[in-house]
Amino acid sequence: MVEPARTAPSKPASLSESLTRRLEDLILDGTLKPGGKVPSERQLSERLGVSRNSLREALKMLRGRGLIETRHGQGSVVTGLVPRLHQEGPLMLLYQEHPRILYDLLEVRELLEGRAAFLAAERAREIDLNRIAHAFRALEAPPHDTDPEEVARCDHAFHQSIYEASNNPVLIHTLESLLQPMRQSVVASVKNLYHRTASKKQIDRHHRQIYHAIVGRQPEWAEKAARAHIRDIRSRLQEIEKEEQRLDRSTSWERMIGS
Amino acid sequence: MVEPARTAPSKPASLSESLTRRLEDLILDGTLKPGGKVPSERQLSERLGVSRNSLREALKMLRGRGLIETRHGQGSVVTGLVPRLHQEGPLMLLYQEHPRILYDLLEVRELLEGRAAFLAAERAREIDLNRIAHAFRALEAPPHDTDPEEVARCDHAFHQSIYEASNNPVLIHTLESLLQPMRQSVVASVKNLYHRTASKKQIDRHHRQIYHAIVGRQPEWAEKAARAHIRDIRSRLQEIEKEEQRLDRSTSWERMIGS
DNA sequence: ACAAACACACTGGTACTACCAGTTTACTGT
DNA sequence: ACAGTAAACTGGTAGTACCAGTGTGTTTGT
Repeated sequence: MVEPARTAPSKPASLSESLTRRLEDLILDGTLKPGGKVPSERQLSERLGVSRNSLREALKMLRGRGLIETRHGQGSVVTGLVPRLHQEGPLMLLYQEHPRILYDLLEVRELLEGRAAFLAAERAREIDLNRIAHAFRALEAPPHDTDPEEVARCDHAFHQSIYEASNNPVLIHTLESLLQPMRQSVVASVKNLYHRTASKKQIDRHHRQIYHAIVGRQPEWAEKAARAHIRDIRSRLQEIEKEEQRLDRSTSWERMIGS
Repeated sequence: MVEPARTAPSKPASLSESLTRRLEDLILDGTLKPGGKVPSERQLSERLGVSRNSLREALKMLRGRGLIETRHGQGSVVTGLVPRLHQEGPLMLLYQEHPRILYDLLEVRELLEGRAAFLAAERAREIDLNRIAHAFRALEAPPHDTDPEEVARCDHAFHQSIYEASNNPVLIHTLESLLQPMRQSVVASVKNLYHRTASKKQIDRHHRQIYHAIVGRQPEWAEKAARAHIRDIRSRLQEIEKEEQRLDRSTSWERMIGS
């Protein structure tokens, strides 16, 4: 049987949960300013009329979402709105602490996007090809004067137009559910890669290869090019990470996302 | 000056935090399966040797990240990395009316299971191999006297043990979210295939090939065999469907699922 | 007078107990 | 056989006591 609606609007919810929401609201409306200190647990719990236990659980929840940071003996501080971007999915939050799963993701992505390119080259309809062509032109058009953010968006749109042309709903839905939650980070990584002219040239080359293979109805080439593309990105990210680990101890992701 | 690292690699951290990581790992490596129930708090806290309090805080953190869902009086369940595809529906409902997307699914499955077999042959640990061997024996053991339902279950368990051995969380969760919602129907289809001795022999042959390739550490063979297996199933189903369409107008799926 | 050492008052972190509140299960009485 | 209830789960809150870092005073040694 179908279970009752999973997302009731305005749950009565548990106390710790409603506490979480109250604190979130306080952060959002500026009562608790980013960078500012959160009142101590004992203080808050008394003022809100709840046990320190429940209050702590609410704080843990906020901490899990990256809204506050806590240091033993000092207190908690509001981290600000930037982490709010990561709110989009479990994958996103998780891979900040387990960077390895980014490579696992790229491994799967190589498979799926490769196949998507193959299928696109094989069965794309005219309207699909038009969309791809449009996205491709947007990607190639302005070699300068565009902000990296926009370029990254176009990059994503290009890939999207391709796997949507595969006409395989399962494939589309799977890729969508994999990529969409991490869109922000993908944007960040692409932005990072585009900074390096060598990387950019190679990426553009791959994009061209994929595009022409698809419009030229060359499934095998398209798949090969798409897989090479993802593999290339994967190894470049790996390279960058190693590099940064050599320079300082912070991982590349912090600064990519941090800004 | 950049503020101190937000995600220091391997902090000694607090207990509840390390608990969070441990649980995350359990989810990532598939010990805690998406959709599966998390042991009760009292149980877990005792087994891990920590207070229920700390454990609860760890769970709250996971809950804040959307990795688990908790219901009063029932317990917690793992939600998975990938949003459960179509749990309430689109796919499941859709494909009853449009059987074609079953083939789309098998297309994606061929990719993913092929790669999973490859990775399993490459990086399976002993415990993984043991699980695979166990599932394989259960699948081969009794050539008769078992009901088709049970055989189908073993079949699924075998495939599951393989992709769980891939040690790629993204791959595992993707396949899980693809297959689990349709498990009923897959069971039905396999049950159907097993009725035909010719099909059964070929399927068993494929299973053996996959198994030996994995335990023999032959990634390429494993992938080839796994893909051939899915492809074979796909074509056989297609065959059956055509057959039944010739016999009467009702598609095979209605009766398979209908029961 | 200066600086190191200490004591104390914070902060969050863990533990344990007791109890409340939903769910499920199993037993009971009709 | 069935309905109804009691008990045994489940998670949720509360409260206390104590441990462990952190900062800030005061005291103490030179």
